[in-house]
This record gives sequence, structure tokens and C-alpha cells, in this order.
Amino acid sequence: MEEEYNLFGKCPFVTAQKIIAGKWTIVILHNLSTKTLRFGELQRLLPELKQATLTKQLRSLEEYGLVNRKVFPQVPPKVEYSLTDIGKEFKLVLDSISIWGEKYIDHIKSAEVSES
Amino acid sequence: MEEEYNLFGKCPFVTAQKIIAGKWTIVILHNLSTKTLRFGELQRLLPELKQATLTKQLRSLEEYGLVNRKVFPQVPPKVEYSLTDIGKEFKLVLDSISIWGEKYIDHIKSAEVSES
DNA sequence: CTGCATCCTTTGAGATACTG
DNA sequence: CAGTATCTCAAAGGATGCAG
Repeated sequence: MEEEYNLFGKCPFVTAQKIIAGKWTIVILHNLSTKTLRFGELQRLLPELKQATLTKQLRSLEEYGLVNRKVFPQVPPKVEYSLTDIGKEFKLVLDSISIWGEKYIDHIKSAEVSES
Repeated sequence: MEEEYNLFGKCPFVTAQKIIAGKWTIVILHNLSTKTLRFGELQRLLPELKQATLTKQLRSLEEYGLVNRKVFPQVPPKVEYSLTDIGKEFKLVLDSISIWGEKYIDHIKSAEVSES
């Protein structure tokens, strides 16, 4: 994972974009920002997201160091996901995205009204 | 462009993710947040980005309503890109991404040091 | 100068089936 | 319960050539 892209690790925007790229990363991080979750809980929170995809995205976030994966060696298995320190710091970005997203949605709606 | 995805226009995170999805959107928005730019200027700022790709990304951002495209009917042609109002509001997100990105880069570097 | 149309290649999401 | 492995398909980036 280390040392692969020219601007990765140089430009904060390129770096962030690369990490966020996954289709569900933001939503996953948002859910984990509230509290630690088990795999199954995450899955239930994101019904549209298939198991295999969720696994991939979590692995990706783990490799990037945003997410902790804690395996409990027991039967039935139990795996908990939580944010690392640097992952928690991402919450500020999530907050601003949330705020902007709301504004944007309002903006779209009012535009639709005046159109029709 | 209107009315296509279930959670688009509902969940601020899903909505934002969808818009940001393009590989270069964040960097493009960042560059435009400073000032209005011509097509060629943008291209020079992003040398790795191919012309066709840049066009597509700009079109996408235009459709989503974040970017204004102003065509000057003259020879040689001149096209200026700038942020719309809602596009300008995205700057808050860009700022937080920038801040987090810097932290993340530092974080990675110190981790590399302690590894080797 | 700017940018559209077309084709190619790669990426990654999604679906299905199977395991400790 | 929480994966892994594999396949398919669509999307997006990228390269090239053409046009107003």
C-alpha cells in the first residue's frame, strides 16, 4: 500500500480524494464515527451494500489506517470495527460534508420548484 | 440528471459522495475556489489530467450545479469556469479536507519512520 | 484555443457460492 | 457470524482524432 502514487502523500486533496473514492466510504465512516460497530450491525445500517463490497471497503479503510479491525477469537465469530485516531479526526470533514449536503439538497429542491 | 438515485437528494452523505466521486473533482473544485479559470489554465494546473477527462468532470460538476460555464463567443474561443453559489459553499468542505489531509500525511510519515 | 465524439482499458461495485 | 473466492458488468479515466 505504501509509496504508489505521485501526489499521494504530498497533496492533501489528492490524498484525501484517493481514500474517499470508494462509493460507500463516507457513509461507512459516518456510521463508525458515532460508535464501534460489528460487521453485521454495519450491514444492517447499509442494506443496499452487499457483504462482499462492505468487506472490501472496510479492508481499504483499514489499509489506509482509518479503521481498526478487532477480531474476537470465538464461536460464533465477532469482529468489531472502530475508527483509529486519524480516522476520528476525519469527523470534522464528515461534519462539513453533512452541512454542505443539507444545503445542497435544499438548493436542488428549491430549484426544482421554480422550474416546474 | 434529476431524480435518479434512491438516497440522492435525501442523505447528505450519499449525495455528497456521488458528486465528489470523480477522481479529480476535489482538486478541480479546490482550484476554482481560488478564482475563475479558463479551460486552458485549469489544464495547466492539472498536467496529469487529460483534456477529455477534464471536460467530462467539468460537465458533471456543471450538471450538479456546482460550476458555472461561461462561453465567450469569439475567436479564438474562450471559456471560463467558476463556482456557483452552492459551489462556493463547498469551500468549507475543501478546507476541512485540506486540514485533515495534512494531518494524515504527517501521520503516515511518522508511522513510516517508526516502522523502518 | 477549446472541446466534442469515439474507442480502449482499468477499476470497482455487485452477485453468487462456499468456508472456519 | 464474518468472511473468502470468483465472475460479471458498468463506470470512469485515458488516448486519439476531428471540428467550430
